[in-house]
Parts: sequence; structure tokens; C-alpha cells
Amino acid sequence: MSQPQLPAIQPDNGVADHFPYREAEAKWQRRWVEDRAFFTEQDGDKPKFYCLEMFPYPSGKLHMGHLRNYAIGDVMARYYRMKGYRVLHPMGYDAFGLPAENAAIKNKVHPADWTFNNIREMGIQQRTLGLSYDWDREVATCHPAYYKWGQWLFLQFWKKGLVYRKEGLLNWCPDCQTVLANEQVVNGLCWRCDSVVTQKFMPQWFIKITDYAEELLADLDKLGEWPNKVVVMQRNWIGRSEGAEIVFRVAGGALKGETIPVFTTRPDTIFGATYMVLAPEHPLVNRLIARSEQEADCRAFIDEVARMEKTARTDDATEKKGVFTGAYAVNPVNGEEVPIWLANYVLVEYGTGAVMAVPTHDQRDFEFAKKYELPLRLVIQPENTEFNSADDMTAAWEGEGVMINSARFDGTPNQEGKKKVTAWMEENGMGKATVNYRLRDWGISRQRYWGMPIPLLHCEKCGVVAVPDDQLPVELPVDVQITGEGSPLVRHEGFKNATCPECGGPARRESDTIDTFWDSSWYFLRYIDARNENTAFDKNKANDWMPVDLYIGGVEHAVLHLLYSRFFTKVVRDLGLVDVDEPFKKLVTQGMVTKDGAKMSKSKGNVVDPGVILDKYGADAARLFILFTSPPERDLEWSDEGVIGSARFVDRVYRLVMRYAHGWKTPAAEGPLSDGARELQRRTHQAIAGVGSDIETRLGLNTAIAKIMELVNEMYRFTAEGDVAASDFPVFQHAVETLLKLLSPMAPHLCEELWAALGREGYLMHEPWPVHDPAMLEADRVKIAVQINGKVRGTVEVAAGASQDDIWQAAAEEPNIARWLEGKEPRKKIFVPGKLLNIVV
RNA sequence: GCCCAUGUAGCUCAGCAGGUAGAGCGCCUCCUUGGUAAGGAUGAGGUCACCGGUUCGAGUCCGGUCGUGGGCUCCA
Repeated sequence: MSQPQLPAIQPDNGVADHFPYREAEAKWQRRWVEDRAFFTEQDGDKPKFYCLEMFPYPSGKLHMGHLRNYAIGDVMARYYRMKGYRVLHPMGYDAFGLPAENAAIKNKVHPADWTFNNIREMGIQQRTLGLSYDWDREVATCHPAYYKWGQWLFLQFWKKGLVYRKEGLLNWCPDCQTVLANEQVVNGLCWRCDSVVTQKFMPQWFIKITDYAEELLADLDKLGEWPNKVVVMQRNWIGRSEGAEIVFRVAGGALKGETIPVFTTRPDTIFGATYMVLAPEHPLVNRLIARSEQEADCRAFIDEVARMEKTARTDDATEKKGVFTGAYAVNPVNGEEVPIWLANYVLVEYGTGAVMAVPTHDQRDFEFAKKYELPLRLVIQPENTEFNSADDMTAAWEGEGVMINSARFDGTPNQEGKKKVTAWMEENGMGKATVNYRLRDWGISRQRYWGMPIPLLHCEKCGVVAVPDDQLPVELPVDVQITGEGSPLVRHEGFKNATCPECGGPARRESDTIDTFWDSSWYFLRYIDARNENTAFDKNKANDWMPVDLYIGGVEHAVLHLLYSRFFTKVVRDLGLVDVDEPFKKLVTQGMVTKDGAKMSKSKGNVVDPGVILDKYGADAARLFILFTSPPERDLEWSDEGVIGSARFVDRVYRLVMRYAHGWKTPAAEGPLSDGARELQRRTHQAIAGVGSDIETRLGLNTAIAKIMELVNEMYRFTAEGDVAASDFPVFQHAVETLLKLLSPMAPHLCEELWAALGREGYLMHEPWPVHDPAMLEADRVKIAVQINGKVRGTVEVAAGASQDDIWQAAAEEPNIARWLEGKEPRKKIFVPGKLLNIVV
């Protein structure tokens, strides 16, 4: 036994117990910057991987959700780099928006100062996490160099006819003389002055996203790597329904003959329409009720509805209320005059803002009709009928049946009737088949300061005129007072007054800024060519990098941001600027980070500050904990003990490697491998195979880490004696170096530090990802479970390729098993090679 | 009401193709230690929510029940 050995260094002999994360993290982060280590490669021979995390709003500090989001993305970026991809992994800031103005009012700081300070602070925290971003591509949407191109793109939309102006309904605070966002309306009151908020029509800019509704819906089928629930949410949001638009006319009075189109999905029930309902905000209402007996009642009702909060208005529990207008409309199919009502359950934004009410076959209409004693007429008779007339009904019948009381259509099954009625109405000019969407056009106007100015001018002679390209960007003026009352841009003389580029006359600059969702709808394209001063992004580069291969973010953006980005991509494609249909190939919606079972929030007082955790345990431990504790898409329950556990694991790896680092270049000795080394070798290859497939196929970062932990445990078992035989050394060496490679995407500082400690040249992260040898996965001898009638009664150890007969022989000799076989005749044997033998007796 | 998740060790989660129930944390015991919310080695702990079915064999597949969480919901 005079084999040479690699002696271990004992902890008390110069090896620190703990990974000195403060020094090590600072050192590696500095080197990465100096060496521009995450500079995006443009080598065309390598496959590309565009890894993107949703950029944050710069609120000032990172929260746990950010940490989780970035940790997941960083592992993927680092993994794919080692796998030989050129990876684009950028970061930026969604930097326009209301909080900056609120801070300005509260703390008397300029929104720009507040925002850029926050960006600086968050950037420092992100660097402290060791995230591998290409910072050369950083964008901030509030920077003129970014929004210049946002404005340019807006003008392309404008030229394409996708931008229009119409009256839109807004929350309005009469005291502050300002428009309020939904979240600024608290219990129907203004968040600042507690005045009652009203609904007000104001001219607004809209973008015709509905032009793309059909494609946005159809292409959901292309999103095979999106979570199903997000696809479902988008499908519901778009809300396509087929039906008919039917034209009613006002029966008498001053407006006689005026058309009121309604949308219905049930044209088969048109003969059962016994009244009509308009939304209180319907454009015809004012003229309809003017000088009528009911005018006062109607006005009171309209006011009441206008004062209701939008959310309360659309709540199921809200009582259906209405008022008769005094006017009548003519049902085109039978010439009947039906009363016109106003009701709170009809929404001006959906369909035509008017409905034909069929109380027998629509539950809402039924309840309303009963309450106000309006007539009912049964027109769909169900097959096994429970009622023969509307008098028998206790609820609307919304199911199938045969048409009755419907003139020429009597006896027609109602599904067939839908088509027939629609066709007949089309022939007679009463209506037409239409498709209606729940999706509405995108209202982008914000009467706010801290946003991208909409690059349009109002000229008295020429109307609305686009700002010429060479005058972009339209910069936000800096010298403003933010008071919260109205938009400072309206008051700013220098900003407001402009010259019309067409006639040279005076023009007024548009003072609305744009919805911040506009800014975030194309940032993934700007990253691709972030410093281009000549265009928004180069087409070839965009075609090279798009689509984003992996997009990670919170599920709260399932509809709006992701839908707008999809829409934007399609428009940009139609403008000829890029050739992809969809922006995000694979989407991962990460779960929340919770504490004590609830989402972290200031009001609950259960917030854990990532900054404190980073300082106390280091970036690698924080990353490992947050990755290990839960799979990405599930919620993650924060646990202080868990972080300590991760910190211990970091130390455990550190100690293991440091004990042997001193002799890393010792030459190996010839000789057979010990059993322990063979086992270690097998486990090493199993870990390579397992970690790679976990990361790649199902983003199982938690299970990947568990497998790495198991490998570390095995290495501790292997080195329990202390010294390693030189003949086993190559296996051990391979195991340790593999461990560092597998762990480096999750714990990059630790692994780089140890790689260097082993005397290795260059960055570990530039090493290729290890490859496993399938032949190494199998053990020489295997344990086979022996079952009697499906229950495990013992195990036998046999050579790896042992046959059924060999195992049967061995099993019969095993006393435990023999006991169960005694006096019984084996009827059947089920053999699973390498795993088990089941004997049925 | 509808849709989608989810229920496995005290806790947080694995268990991919039905085939001996796993990881980390926590806990027990022992060892080590003038670096101590320390380290090492052992171990305990699970009728896999419940009921039924398919199967030689079911956390795993099927049906039902119960629990928990989330989303949508006057959309004509």
C-alpha cells in the first residue's frame, strides 16, 4: 500500500471555513467589467440565444421578485453561453410613469433626477448580484435617445393609419382638474383630494389594435412554448364573438328614423326582443331624452352611473338598474315598437353600446324585465319543455331549442336559425353578420408630464400634422413645476407653441404623453441595436436576433404588456422593419415570492430586502436559495433558514475544493480505480446528464441544484478518509471540475474563485459545458428488487447485465424471499431488466 | 358560476416513460473544534388528501369526493 496519495489539507491548516464572498464577489464583478466579459458575441457561426427578463420600473430598490426574475434569466444566459451559443442578455429600465411625478410632488425632486438616481441604485444592486448583462446595451425609456425612436415608430403607425382620435371616457377629478388613472381612484374618490371622481368624455388618441385582433387571436396557436394559462387569458381578453349587427330605428319624435344598431350573438331570438337598452353614455341619449317627460329622471340616473367606479359598475353583484327614456324603437323584423331604456348593465365600450333585450333568453334581461315589469315573449322552445310560455319561466332559457313565435322561422332549430335569420336580415337591409371583439382599441393618451410626448401638432389650417423626422425627438421640457393639477405641458409656452411644418403658420404642440406600455412594447427590439443613431434598429440585426428565445417575467403582464408587444411586432413587421410574426418564443411566468403565505408587501410588513440578504449571505447563496426552493413558475415561500442552508452549501463546496487545490497539478499514478472512485465517476456522469436536461427541457433549476448537492454529498463520502489515492485522482479531478462547471451558472463567483484556486487559466464560464458518457451511467453491479405479488420482499445484488434466470436463482437463495415462496408455485414472473423481478404466486 | 393550478417527511419542494418513496432545511445520536448562528459522520421521520377503477404491480393512469391557491366573469 505504498501508493502515492494526494493529501488533504485540514481546515486548521490554512484553509478558511467560509467562502469569503465579500472579497471574491467584488473581485470577480470588477474583472467581468474590465474584461467586458458579457459583451454580446456576433460570431455568425454560433447559434443565437436571446435571453430576456422583463425590464423593471426603476422604483429605487430591487425587491425579491426582481431577484428571482434575474437569477433565473442569468442561469439560462450563462448556461447557453457554455453550451456554445452567442447569447444576447440585456437589461434596461421602463422609466416613464406616474410614480416619478408622485415623488416629485411629495419630495420636490424633478422626475428625471428621481428616476435616474433610482436607475443608478438599481444598477448597482444588479451588478452586486453578478448578473451577466451586456451593459453596453442598457436602455432607459425616459432617455431622449430611446424615445426619439419611440416617437419615430409612432409616426410610422400614424402614417399607416393606425392612430386616430376620438372621445374616450376617463376618470376625472373636478377639483384637481385632472385625469386619473384607475388606481388613483380610491372608493370612487380622488386619491389626493377625496373629491368624487366622475366619468368624463375627452378627446383621446387611440391605436387600432382591433385591426390585428384576428391575427393576435389566430397566432396564439403558434405560442406552443407559452404557459397555457397566459394563452387562455389572452384569448379571453380578445374575446371574439360571432353574431349580427341589427339596425333598430327610433319610432317617433324628433329623432324618428334615426338608427340604433345593436350587436347580438343571438339573432335567432330577435322576435323575442321586447325592449331595448342603451348604455347611459350612448351618444344618442342626450338628444333622445331632450325635452321629454322622463328627461329629469334620466339625467339623474346618468349622473348616478357616471359617479360609479368602473370596477363597481362591472361587478356581478351590482344591482341592475334602469330608467325608461320615453322613446320607442322599431324592431326591424316585425315592425314592433319596443320601449328604449337606459341601464347600468349595458357598457358603452362593448359592441355598439346598445342591446336588444330578450328577457326570455338572456338572464340579465330576464331579471331586468321582471324588476321593471317589461313584457316577455318565448321564442326558443327547448326540447323537453318545462314551460309553454314566458309566464311559466323562472329564469331565462339560454340553451338550445326550436324557434317559435318567429314568423317564417317557426320550427327552425335555433342554431340553424342564427344563420338563417342573419342571411334574411342581410337580404332585407335590416342587419348583417359581424364579428365583435371584447378587445378595444388601445387608448394611449395620458394627460401627464413624465412620459413620451406624442409627436403631433395641431395647426389651425392644416389640422393634425406629424412632427417631421428631422425634428425628433420632441423633448420633454425640463423646466416645469409638477403640482399634480393638470399637465405642465399644457402650461409650458416654450413647449406648447410650434410652427406647422406644412404651412409655416403657428401650431399647438400635442400635450398628451403616451401610455408607458408603448415604451415597453418594443424595447426588446432596441436592445438588439441599442446605440443606433440612424434608426430604431437595424433590420438585419433584428432578423438575426429575433425572436426572443426565452422571456421571463411576472404573470401580471399576461395580457397587457405581452399583448401590446405582440401587436407591436406585427405592425413593425408590416412596416417592413423586421420579419418575425411573434416576439417571444418561450415565455416563463415566474411565481410570486411570499412570506408567511402572503405576497410580500409593505402593508403586511413581510418584506425581505434583497440588499440585506446579499450583504449577509452573499450573492451566490441568495441566488442558490431562490433558485433551489421552488421551480420558477411556482410561488416561492421565503425562509431565512433556507438562505442559511444555501450559504452552508456554498461553504461546503468551497471547503471541499480548497482542501485539495494545493495538489491539483500532481501527476496521476497508474493503477486500477477503487470502488469508491468508480461510484464517484458514475455519479459525476449522472449529474452532467441530469443537470443539463433539467435546465434545458423544463427549466428545473431547483432539481438541477438538488442533483448538484447530491454530487457534493457523494464527493464528501469519497473523501471521508481525507487523502485521495493518486490512481483515483483523475476521476476525482474530473468530478470536482465538473461540479464547478455545473454549478457556475447558479453560483458564478464561488465557481470562478475555485477554478482560479485550482490554478486553471481563464474564466470558468468560458469553458464548454461538460458532456456525459452514456456508458459511464450504469453501475457494474445492480440491486434488483424482488417482489412477490407486487410487494417488495427483498433485494438481490447481481452483475449489471444479469438475466432473469440468474436473478431468479439468486432470489430463491435469499432467505427473506424464500420464506415468501415457501409452499407456493410461481405462476408468472415479470422482469424489468436492471430494476426488478416480480413473482406472482 | 366557469377555467387553471395544486395536495408526497415537521417545513420548502423533486419524483421525467406505472416497477425498491428522494433532496435541502429542521430534528436525534456520536465525533471534532481555543475560528462557534461552526464542521464531520450516522439516524429517525411518509396508509404519497380521501374513495373507487384499470394492472402482476398505482404518488404516477382513469372516474369521483374533499381541501388550498390563482385567474376570468353584467361582453349582449
